[in-house]
Amino acid sequence: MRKNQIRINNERRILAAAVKIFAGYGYQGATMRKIAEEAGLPKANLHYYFQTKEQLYRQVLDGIFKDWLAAANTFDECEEPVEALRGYIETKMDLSRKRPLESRIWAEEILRGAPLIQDQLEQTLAAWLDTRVKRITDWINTGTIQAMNPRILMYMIWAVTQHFADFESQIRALNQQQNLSDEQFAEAKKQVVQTILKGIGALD
Amino acid sequence: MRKNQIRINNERRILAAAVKIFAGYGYQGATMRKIAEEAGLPKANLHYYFQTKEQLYRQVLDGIFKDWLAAANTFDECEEPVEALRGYIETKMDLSRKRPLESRIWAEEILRGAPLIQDQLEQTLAAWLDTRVKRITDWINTGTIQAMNPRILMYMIWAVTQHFADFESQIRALNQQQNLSDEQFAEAKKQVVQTILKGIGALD
DNA sequence: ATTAATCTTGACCGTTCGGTCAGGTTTATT
DNA sequence: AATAAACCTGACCGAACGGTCAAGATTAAT
Repeated sequence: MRKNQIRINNERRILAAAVKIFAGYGYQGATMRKIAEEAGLPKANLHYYFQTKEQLYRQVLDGIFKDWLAAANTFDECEEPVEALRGYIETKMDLSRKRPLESRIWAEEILRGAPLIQDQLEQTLAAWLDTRVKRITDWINTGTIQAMNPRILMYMIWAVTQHFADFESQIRALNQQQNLSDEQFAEAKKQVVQTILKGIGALD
Repeated sequence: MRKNQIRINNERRILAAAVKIFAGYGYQGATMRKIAEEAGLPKANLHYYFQTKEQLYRQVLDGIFKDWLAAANTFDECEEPVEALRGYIETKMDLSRKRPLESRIWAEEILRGAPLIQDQLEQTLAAWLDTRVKRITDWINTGTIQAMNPRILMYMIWAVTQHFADFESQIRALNQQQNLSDEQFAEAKKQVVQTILKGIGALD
C-alpha cells in the first residue's frame, strides 16, 4: 500500500521542520505553530498528518535512533580493533558534524530521563551494546588491546564525539565566536581518535 | 545590608526546588507551579522573591557557573601535569556524581544555544580556558607531555566527565536499569583518568 | 464525467502558562 | 504600644498552548 506522493512530500517537509524546531527549542519549547511556520503549512495541516505533537516527536526520534545504530557499520566490518574503533569514532564525529540537530534532540531526550525512548534503550540499544562489548572483550582476551571495561570505553566515545554537536554553542563561544572550521574539526577528529586509541593501549 | 533570615531561608528553599524542577523538565517544561509545589510555597510567594521565572533561572545558572569554575582549583594547585590533570578530571567526575542536576541544567542551557549565558561563556569562561591552555602549552614546550591541541583536550575532559551526569538515564538503561553503584563509578573514574592521561602520553 | 477519497484551512475550544494585585498577617523598629 | 517594613496568598488576567472541526478544494478511481 504505497503512499500518495503528496503525503510523502508533506510528511518529509514537516519532519524536517520538526527536527529544526525540536533541536532549537526542546520538546516543551517547540510549538506546533513554530513547526508549521518552518514547514510553510497551516498548523491544522500538521495535525492531519501527525495526530499529536508527541507522535510527531516520536517519529523524529525513531529516525535519529536508526542513524545512531547505522553508524556502527564500520565498527562491525573491521576485524582489527584499531581500525574498527578508529572507523567508529570517525563515523560518530562525522555524524556530529553533519547532523548536529539530531544529536541535540537525542541529548535532550536523555537529559529529560528518556521518557519516550526508555524501552528502546533498555532493549534495542542494550542488545546492540552487548554484542560490541563481546567483541571488545574478545580483543582483550586475545591480548590485542589492554584490559579495561568495554562499556566505559563506549561511554567515553559517545561522550566525546557527541560533545562536538551538543555543546557546539559553548565551543563556538570559546573559539572567538566562530564555529570550528573544517580544518579545526579535522584536527579535533584526529586528536580524539589518537587520544582514545592510545589511551586504551591500542597504539604505540 | 544583611538580609533577613526569613528571606535567606525562603530564597534557599526556592532555589533548591528550582534546581530539581529545571533539571527534571528543562527551562520551558518547568513551571512556576511545579517549583512552588516542590518548595512547599504558594506560587505568588515565588514571585515575591524572584520577580520572573527567567530571573530565578538566571540565579540557578549563576550558582552552577561558580561551581564549574571552582572545580579548577586542583588543576591550578599542582605543578606536575599528571597530578594537575588527574586532580581536575577526578574533581569533575565527583561533581557529576554528587551534583548531576546542576550538570543537566548547564547542558540544557548549552544545548539551546546558551541564550542566557553566552556573555559569560565568551568572557569569563573563555578567559578561564585561556589561562589553562597556556599552562598546558608550557608543559608541551618543556617536553613534559606530548604535543597536542590543549583546547581539544579540555573539551574531551568536559565531555567525558559530564556525560556521567547528563546521560545518566541512558547509562542506567544500559546497566540493567540500575544507576552505577559506587564501585562501578569508582571504576569508571579510574578508567577515564587512565585513558585520558595515557592518551596524551602523560603515563608510561 | 461522476463519485469517492484525500487534502486543506480559518475559526474556534478548553486548559495552562507566567505574572499581578489588593488586602491581610507577621516581624522588626522605635 | 504604635508604627513601619517585610512577608504572605487566593483570586484573577491576558496570552499562548495543543488540539478539533466543518466545510471547501483538489486529486484519484471508475
